[in-house]
Parts: sequence; C-alpha cells; structure tokens
Amino acid sequence: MVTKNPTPQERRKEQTRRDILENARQMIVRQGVDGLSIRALADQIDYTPGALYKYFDSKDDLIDAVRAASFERLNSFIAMRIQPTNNAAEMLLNGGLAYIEYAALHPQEYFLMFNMESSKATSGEQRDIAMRSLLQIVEFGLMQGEFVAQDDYDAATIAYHCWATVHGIASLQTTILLDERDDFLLLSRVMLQKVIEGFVA
Amino acid sequence: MVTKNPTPQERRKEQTRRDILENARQMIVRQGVDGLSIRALADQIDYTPGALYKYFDSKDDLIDAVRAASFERLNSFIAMRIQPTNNAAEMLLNGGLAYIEYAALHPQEYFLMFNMESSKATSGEQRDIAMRSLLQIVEFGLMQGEFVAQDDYDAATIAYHCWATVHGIASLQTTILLDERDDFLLLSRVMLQKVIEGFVA
DNA sequence: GCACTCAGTAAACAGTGTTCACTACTATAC
DNA sequence: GTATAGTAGTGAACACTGTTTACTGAGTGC
Repeated sequence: MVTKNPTPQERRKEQTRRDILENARQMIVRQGVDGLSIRALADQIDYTPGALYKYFDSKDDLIDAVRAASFERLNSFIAMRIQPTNNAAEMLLNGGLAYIEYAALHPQEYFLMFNMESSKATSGEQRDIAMRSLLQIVEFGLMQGEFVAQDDYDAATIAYHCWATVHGIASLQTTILLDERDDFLLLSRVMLQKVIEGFVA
Repeated sequence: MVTKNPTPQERRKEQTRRDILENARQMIVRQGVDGLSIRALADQIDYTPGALYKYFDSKDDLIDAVRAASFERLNSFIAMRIQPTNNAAEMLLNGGLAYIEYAALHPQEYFLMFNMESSKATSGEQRDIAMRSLLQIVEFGLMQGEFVAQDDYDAATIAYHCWATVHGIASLQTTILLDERDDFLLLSRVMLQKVIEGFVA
C-alpha cells in the first residue's frame, strides 16, 4: 500500500468519490440494489449522470465498491462484539449473533453482499478476513483443549459449519421469513449454542 | 380449487402461457434473473413484447410465476429423495442433502427463490409445504423416541435449525464460495450429521 | 500571462418495461 | 350462412435506464 501524500485536488476528488459512494449506499439501504439509479443518484448530489463516470467505470463498479464497504462494516461490527477472552465458545457465540443481528438491522446491505454477482473478487478480500479470524478462534479453542476435533470434523470444517449456520439463519430471516417470529434472536442463540456444543470437549 | 372444464381456446391460451413461463425459466437459468428481458423473451418465442402482457400483468408477475414453479421443482426433487422409512434421521439427512444438491445444480433458480423480493406471498404457499413436511418428519422422530427435544429446543426449533443449516450451506456455496472445495457434498453431509446428532436420543 | 489538465456538462444512443389504439381472426347467436 | 362480440396479437409510442462523446470553463504549473 504505497500512498504518497496527496495534493489538495486529489483529496477533493477522493472526497467526492466517497460522497458518491455513501449516497449510493444509502440509496441501496432504502430501496435495494435494484432501486439504485445512476441518474437519481447524480440528481441527489447535484451532478450530471455522466460525471459519475469520472469516478467509477460503471454502475457495477460502483455497486462493487458499495459491497466492499458494506463487508467492511459487517466485519468491524462483528469485531466490536467479540472481546478477546479465554473463552473461545463465547467468542464464537457473540460473533455469530452479531452477524445475525447485523443482517437483521441492514437487510438490503446484507442481501447486496451475498448475491450471485458478489464473487467478483472485490469482496473476496473482506470475506477472507472474516474467514481467517473465524478460523483463528476455532484453532485457539482447539489448542487450549476447549474444543475437540474429529478426523472428518476438523478446524476448517468446524469454522465452515459455524459460518453456514449463522448465514443460514440470517439469510432465511431476511428473505422468506421476514419478521415471522419476534423471538428470533433468542432462537438463533439456542441453535448456535447447539452447534457449539457439538465440538466442545 | 374449482376448475370447470376448459374450452379449446382456454386450453390454447393456457398452453402459450406455459410456453412463455418455461422459456422465461430457461432464460433465467442461463443468464440469471437480471438477464431476463421481456423483449428478448418475446423475440425467442416469436411474439411482440406487448403480447406477453395478455398473459402476465408485468415482468415481476412473470418472475413470481417462475419462482413459484422453481419452488415446486425443488420440493418435488427433495420429496423424490426421501423414501419414507422408519428412520427419521435418514430422511432428514437425505432431504437436506437433496436441498443442497439442487441448489448446486441450479444456482440461478435457487438464487431466484431466495432473494428479497420473494416474500411476495407467491412462493409462500410452496414454502409452507416444505416447512410442514420437514416439521412432520421431526415430529415423527420425536414421537417414536428416535429424537429427543428440550424445552428451548422443541420440534419447531429443530426443524428451523435443519433448514437454516442446509440453507446456509447451499447459499454460501452458490454465492461467495463457488466451487472452492470439490468435496463440499461430503462436507455438507458431515455438518448435517453433526446437527442431527444434537437431537437424536 | 499562457498553455494545459481535467472536473463537469449537454446531448445523443441504444436499450429497457409498459401502454394503447388498432387489426384480424375466431367463436358464438340468430 | 351471415352478422356480431370477443380477443390474441401488432406496431408505434412513452418514459425511463446506463453509457459515450464532444465540448466548456475554471484552476494549476511554468
């Protein structure tokens, strides 16, 4: 990451880029990805549609940038909820619940992150960060004997299982089961605890 | 369901409706939901764009119909894989794996079923069918003592947990982790078995 | 003070879903 | 067998979309 000190105009340009990005994000939050319109966005920030193409190559490029930003927000939201303790199970539980909560709080952003076109590698970096820190916790739990693995249920599989569980809960909740049960956070806790029970020593 | 015997022209109309629907489905399968174009679709079946509006109120209406059809396919695919036996655990495992496999085989259809706009109640019926039969298996397992419930982990929660697990696996696989591991079906089996272990007596 | 860079514009282009007046054919009623 | 009503399908228009391109005008470096 080599960033030489930027000139004022470079900083101004970076600022309006952020401005565009943030407004795009808010538009997606309010109306969904399909509700994002280049023309409406340009209008909102007092620009001409064509001007945006000086900052982003295309609409997809802009969406990718919003997606990456959302991934970062999700990751830091989770990181905030995980206070590093000696209890790996507690960290997994809190992190997982944070994941589910974030999805419930920002369904449109969550949907944006996990749809088919998101494999464009833009968000791949952030995804790897999430996966790595998850794996780290699991391996920490194994190392200190808090968790126990089996030959076909190793650290990687355990981590994957945790992610699949919270992702499944969050995804079902934000798509086809919207607000069907009001106790869904308690419910999620029970299910996640059950999964964790499956590999505590 | 009151359907009086249809006249020939009614049957003809129903036939072209099915024709439109099937071509729309194939177009979605090949190019995704966003790749579905009314004009391209009309072109493909030698109609004028406007003609389709005699069969579907709008593009969204058409998409809803495709979604409902896909849900039906998924449900019958799973039903085929579940031979009714006395072993509820086996039924859950086979059904869950069928779910995951279907998603892997038809990622675009799967994505269509589980995106934000799908709560339009069109697919609600099919969803309820799936949930009911899942719940039935769990209750069957409980009744014959094969499974055991706890006060905060009752039949409904167990069913929900199973669905969330397979959905999470399928969703992760078809979105951000496409083909990252080739042994993902075996992996899925291990994870699902772990979940089931959590409530067998 | 001059030349140059470049952010931003206006207008056009090709595409989209949707509507509507209209045509042509088909099924029914007399 | 002919007139009538209904309707499947057309073609052109409308209001939108994302994107490109020639151009303008203000700010920077020399």
